[in-house]
Amino acid sequence: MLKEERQKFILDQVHLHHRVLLNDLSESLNVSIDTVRRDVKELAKDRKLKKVHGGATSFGFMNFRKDEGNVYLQSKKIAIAEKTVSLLSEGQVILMSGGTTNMEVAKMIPKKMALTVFTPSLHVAMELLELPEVEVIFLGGKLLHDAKFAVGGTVVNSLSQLRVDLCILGTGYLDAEFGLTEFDWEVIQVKQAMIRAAKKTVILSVSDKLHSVQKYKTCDMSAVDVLVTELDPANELLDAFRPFHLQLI
Amino acid sequence: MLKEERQKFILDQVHLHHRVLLNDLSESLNVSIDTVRRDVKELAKDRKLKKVHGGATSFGFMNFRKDEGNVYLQSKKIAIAEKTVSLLSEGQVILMSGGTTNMEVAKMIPKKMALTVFTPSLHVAMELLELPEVEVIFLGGKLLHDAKFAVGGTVVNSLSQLRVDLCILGTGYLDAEFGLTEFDWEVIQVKQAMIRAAKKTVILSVSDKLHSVQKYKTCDMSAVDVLVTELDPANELLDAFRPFHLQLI
DNA sequence: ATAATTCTTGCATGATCTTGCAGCATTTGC
DNA sequence: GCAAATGCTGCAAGATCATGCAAGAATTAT
Repeated sequence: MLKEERQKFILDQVHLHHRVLLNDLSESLNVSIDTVRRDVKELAKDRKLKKVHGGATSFGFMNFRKDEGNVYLQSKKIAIAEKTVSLLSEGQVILMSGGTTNMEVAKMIPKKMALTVFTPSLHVAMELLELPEVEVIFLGGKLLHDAKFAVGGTVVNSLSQLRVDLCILGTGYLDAEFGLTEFDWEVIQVKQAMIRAAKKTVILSVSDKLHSVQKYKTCDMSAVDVLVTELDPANELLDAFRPFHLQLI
Repeated sequence: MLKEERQKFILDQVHLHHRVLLNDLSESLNVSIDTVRRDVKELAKDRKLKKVHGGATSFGFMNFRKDEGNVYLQSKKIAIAEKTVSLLSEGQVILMSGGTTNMEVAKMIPKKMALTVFTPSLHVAMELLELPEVEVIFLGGKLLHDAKFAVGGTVVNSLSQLRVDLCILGTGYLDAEFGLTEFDWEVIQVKQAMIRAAKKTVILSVSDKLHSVQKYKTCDMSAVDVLVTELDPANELLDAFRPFHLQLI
């Protein structure tokens, strides 16, 4: 692996997670910690990231607000949100999961568009309430502290009584072979119920999360109808997903 | 965990709660109190927060939240919230309605107190999720755009399956003769269901709202067990409520 | 093609940073 | 004023960092 690739990987990680540990980098790159240290030092000299004891952070890490995200990722998410909104049409009844990408979608829905949206995400609900023509129905249940997301039997139960047009799932980990995966067992129960409740399933994913796998599986790729990324649909990174009967935008 | 992450966490807490205790930080971060002390000292040197004996505060703690309207009213609400929190005890299951006063209550609940709280208010749920020991269950339903409050049959139905220790109702209009009133029909359905679901009903009201009446009636004063105002319980403004079997604090 | 040079990488060493603890000073609440 | 809580300092163990060095890879000069 070239030095350049390594440094790009390091930068990507920093942009994605806002902070990295030298040890983790050393392990995932299969190089000594010294090499990583030197790379980070170099990147820090070029002001590409900020070096701290034991790792590195993105600039503005301290002022970083959860709801703002960083510019690098943010632009990708906005691109995804724009494409996603184009899938919506007046009067539809849809389901939206949580995650920052879905929040962007909510922000980007036209002010005059009438929709009915069910969601188990506090943040998404909050955004949707800014739109006067959108009827927002919260799928109540036990809330997860970190994700601000309702899970549990109540949510799944409510979902089992629905049959909606569209289900928009954000922030999952995606892999052509293993399908859609998550790291939280309770969340996948809800997402599975969401998929069951909808005629059509749309997955939003920034390209960083393609080809990454987590512990628990939400569904196969075959259950997905549309995959939205920030990439051009012709991009080679998406080749692995072409064998499935899904729309790439 | 990186030092930067710790310091960011501390700053976030300070911004959120306007004051933190070193002990709480030490516990939630799983580091010694000395480390927290050093971090706070460092942040204080950078003028990111203000260090005080036993903890830290945000700058301008005294005049905080001028942007959220009336400081005068705010201080009353904080006084009410303090009294209300004293009614709570470990392990209780409670209901909380919406409103800014209830948000203050949520902010003032001790970090270590374990509670289970049901609420139909997005804002209150949001605040409660900052408390690690509080289990938050959102009562899902159609959300009102302005109040960010869930109403409708789903909410009432969920409530009919509950029997909790305490119900805390904020922002109502109160009159000794006409009882508790509201201006929104859907909201009173929910509040009535909340009262029915609880063994004990607590009403929070700033004194400005005493002796004012709105269109729809939630309940009689006789249904109220505790009335919390910012006033001294002996204040003559409360005389009208003394004939009822309720606790004034 | 071969040799010299430069670059890169991993390892060893000692320096520096971080963190928790113990002992004593200071502040706070009663 | 007293007891308890909080704060400060120095110290020690462990982690992290900087530096020099050597072996191998890539590049350049001859």
